[in-house]
Amino acid sequence: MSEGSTAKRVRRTKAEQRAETLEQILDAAEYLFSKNGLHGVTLRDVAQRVGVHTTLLHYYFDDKLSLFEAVFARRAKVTSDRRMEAMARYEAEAGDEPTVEGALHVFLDTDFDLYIERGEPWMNYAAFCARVSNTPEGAALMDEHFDPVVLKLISILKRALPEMPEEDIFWGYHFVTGALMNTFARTGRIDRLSGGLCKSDDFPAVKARMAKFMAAGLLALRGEHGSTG
Amino acid sequence: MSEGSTAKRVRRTKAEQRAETLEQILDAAEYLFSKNGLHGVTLRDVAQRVGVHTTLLHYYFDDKLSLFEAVFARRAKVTSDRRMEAMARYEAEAGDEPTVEGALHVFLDTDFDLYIERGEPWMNYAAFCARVSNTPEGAALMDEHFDPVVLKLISILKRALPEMPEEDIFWGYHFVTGALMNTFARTGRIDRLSGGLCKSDDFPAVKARMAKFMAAGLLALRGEHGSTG
DNA sequence: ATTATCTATAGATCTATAGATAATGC
DNA sequence: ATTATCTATAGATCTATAGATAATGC
Repeated sequence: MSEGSTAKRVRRTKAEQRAETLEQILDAAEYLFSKNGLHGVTLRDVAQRVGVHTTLLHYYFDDKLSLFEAVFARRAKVTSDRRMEAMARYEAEAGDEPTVEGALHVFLDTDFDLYIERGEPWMNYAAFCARVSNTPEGAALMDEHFDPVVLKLISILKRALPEMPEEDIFWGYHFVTGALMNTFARTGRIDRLSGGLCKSDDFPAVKARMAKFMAAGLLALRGEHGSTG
Repeated sequence: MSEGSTAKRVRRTKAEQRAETLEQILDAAEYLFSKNGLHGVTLRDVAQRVGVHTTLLHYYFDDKLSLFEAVFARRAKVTSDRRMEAMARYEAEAGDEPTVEGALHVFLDTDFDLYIERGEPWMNYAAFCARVSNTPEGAALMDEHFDPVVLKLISILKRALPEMPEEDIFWGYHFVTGALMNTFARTGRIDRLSGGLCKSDDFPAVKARMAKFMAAGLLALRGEHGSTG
């Protein structure tokens, strides 16, 4: 009884202990922030979820916002780098003739695979990003971490659509990212609307449809569409 | 000086006063909630913006969540009814042959026109909805107020796409609403990404592109797309 | 000797309620 | 006489800091 929780306490080095605690804190914060946003989560909530005292969060992070930013930053580089590399490979393969659908498949599917393969923690990160993207405190973070990968996609799309006005390509991306964030958010609304036919958690189903859908949408913007904008 | 603010105080009836104060409170709350979400706004913030004492909010509303729900409900019926009627008219006109693009034009453009015509307060409501749609406390509100109008759209789309599996239509709607909410949110991200070429506030530009884009996307889902989902 | 974690607590807010005051209503 | 608004305040949190204790490091 008095040794109930010693199973794991096989004596860790300080570096290990630090890394482990940090990861637990970030996981808990990621989960809670993804559900309730920056202001909907207290440091106490996070600490309780980890099973640690609130003040420990101040030992590892300056303040609440720093924790929030650290959650964002932890996985941002992984997803960004993966997509950057995948798009570079695609560009090499496609040579002078990249296609809209090809570019979107690489951009979207590479990311979906990440979440599908690695499961809940990464799905939570996706949900976290969806919330952040909607938020004043998140705007700068999105710009900072994801501008390069987005602009890379845009540059391939431009080559695939040389005659299309740039605005149209940007608006197309605006639709793509909106749909993507709505997927990441996993609100459950599509489950209820469809009577269970579709499930918010079913990223494979979205992956199977999204690139084709968005490519067709972008291509449809060719030709006139009023003079507005 | 001592009568500085009497210009408007032309003696109002209590009902008028009540209505006016209520509207000011809802406007202020709508604006603030749209920016910072339920938890990112205090009753004090709202009261200060109106220029009234915090406790007055408790006189008009049970608690903070009631105020939040009242903000949602105030304009929900207007946008829902407008779209319902527009879709009914479209169905009457189109008879046996509604089109995907026609249905989406009615659903989307009718709403965009509302925000474009009536300006900032309604644009704030749209931003408020975008935030709510992403939020646990908002899920039930979205269902309650917007299920009928969405299911109406879905039913027209089904008639326009009789051979398409229902899931595909629901996933198509999922993309549409994601893009729509991203527009409503007006985060400014597309402005920065595009170097000012596109503007988050430019609903006419989105209106000019969105229905065509989404219709093409939906139509592209016809035919095989793997067996996933 | 250093680092990780906890105890104690200050100071600021926040929501909400009770009850007083100042308007309009008849 | 009723309704709208404000004053005063309770009680609960919340963030953050200072300083104590309990581990690991050499």
